Amino acid sequence: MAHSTKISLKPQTPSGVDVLDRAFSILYAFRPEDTPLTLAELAQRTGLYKSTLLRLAGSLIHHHFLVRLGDGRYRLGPAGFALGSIYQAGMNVGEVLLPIMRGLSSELGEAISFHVREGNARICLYRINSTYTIGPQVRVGDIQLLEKGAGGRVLLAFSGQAGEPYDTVRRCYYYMSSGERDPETAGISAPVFGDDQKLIGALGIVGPVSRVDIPYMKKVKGRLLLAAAQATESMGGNPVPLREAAKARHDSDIPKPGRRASISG
Amino acid sequence: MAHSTKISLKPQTPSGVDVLDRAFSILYAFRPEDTPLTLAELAQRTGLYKSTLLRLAGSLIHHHFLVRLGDGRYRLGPAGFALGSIYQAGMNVGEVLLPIMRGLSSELGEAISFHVREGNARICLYRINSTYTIGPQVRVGDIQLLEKGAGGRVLLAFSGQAGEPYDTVRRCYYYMSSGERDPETAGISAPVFGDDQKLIGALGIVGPVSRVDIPYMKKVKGRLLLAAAQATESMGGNPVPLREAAKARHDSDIPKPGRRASISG
DNA sequence: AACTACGTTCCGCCTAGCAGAACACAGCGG
DNA sequence: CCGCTGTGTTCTGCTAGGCGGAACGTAGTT
Repeated sequence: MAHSTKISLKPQTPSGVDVLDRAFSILYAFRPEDTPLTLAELAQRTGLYKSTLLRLAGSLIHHHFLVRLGDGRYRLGPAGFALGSIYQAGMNVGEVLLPIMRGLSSELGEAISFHVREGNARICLYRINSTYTIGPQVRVGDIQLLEKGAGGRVLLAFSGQAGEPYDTVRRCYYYMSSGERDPETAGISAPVFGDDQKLIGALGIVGPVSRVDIPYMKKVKGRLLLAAAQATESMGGNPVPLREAAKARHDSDIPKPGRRASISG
Repeated sequence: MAHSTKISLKPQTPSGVDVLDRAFSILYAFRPEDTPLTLAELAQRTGLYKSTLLRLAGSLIHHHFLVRLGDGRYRLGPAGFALGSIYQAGMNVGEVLLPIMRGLSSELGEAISFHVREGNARICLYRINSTYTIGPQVRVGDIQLLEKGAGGRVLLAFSGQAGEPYDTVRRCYYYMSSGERDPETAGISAPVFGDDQKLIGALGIVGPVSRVDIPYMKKVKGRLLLAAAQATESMGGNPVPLREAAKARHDSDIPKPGRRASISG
């Protein structure tokens, strides 16, 4: 499975507490596409001795981070899900964002995503699937690089990253990318601000390069920016710059020479 | 804040691995309504020494289970969210369930929930908010008792729990409750089956007792059962019993004497 | 300036967790 | 029928890793 630039949260470096490194390596051994894992598979992936594995897994089960199935295999338990829900709810954005995202989705049909910055990565906090495709290219909870993809660029730009293309993104309030994060995928993204014009996240339209091409993105740019403005207003930010950017008509929207277009402005 | 019968995943008993017990107690210290916590608050809630807390928190941060804010406070990190998304996706129900739930939601306006059994508890895997109320009474990721509430009763009944009211639930394929889990909340729930007629979860309509009263639930019972049948069919189960239950008209639907009505059949 | 509360660092003691051996069991093929 | 190989599990002695307390720095309060 060619997993493009998907990155993992799993740290390679020791954290200072061995047991936790080991315990979390067990949890990180599970990947989205996985069926439940046997003890032996876990031992392979984590490199842990079966005895230690058994002891740690016992504790993880006790804490509901892991579940032991009848046949002895392990799968992830609900504890992580519960924590994740608290994390998600703590962002306090779903209430205002989801209706806006649903509006975009039903209007355009393409997948709508919302990413937030988290350290040096970005994470997909909400996603509404395309009405066309079956399997989404990005799932809620997926971690991706900041430097790749429209959402990442927008987050970097409004986190104050210097230089190009970020200066342009800051002027135009959106970024289009095609094949940047994944060769098959393109998208356009715009920032959402909160109180004090603090960056909250990036609202995006993503889809296959076949449908979501440059003309299409140019066409929906205004609609996306209005949605971002609406979200920004609801979150206590100033929507005016986004509204004005939505109205702007730049003819400098010319893809730079090169096989991969990634432009803004 | 009167938190009704909401239960926590936090185990009181030692798991065999001290460090994990302590580390998870830090994570469990965060509650949905919490703002970020200071070290001192964490020390209070967990009972850990600040030195150990600092060391464990360092490791948790390293693993992205915790995030340290600029002012020194801590909040939950994205790692739990990522794990939770894998957990949720691993259930393989969202794809078929969400459209059905959205259909119910737009038709009825009340909140729609889907719960799965997890050990001796149930967890809300998906939820669509009511179009009326602002704050949902149940959030995604919430853990609740199995023995309370319509969803819990349904899960118990189709997990083979003996006696009443479970025998009746098995006959009628739904359960209505009012004020059982929470005095202000009522709901009606129906099972969703998969391959080999294995119970997958419980689909429910929930709302305030003021709107979701017995007559209302009786009225929407058929619609709910048809939705459950549709979901069951998509998941490889046999929808016929649910369809027949949807058609059934029982006049024995009489609330038992007592201030709290919780009936089925 | 004294006081309080907080975050952080340091260090010696000792226990909790580790690695490995040994064991039990099941499935398979010769 | 009997080894063989793969599981999962139990037990134990050794020691490194984590514990908790003291001590320190700092910021805000009265």
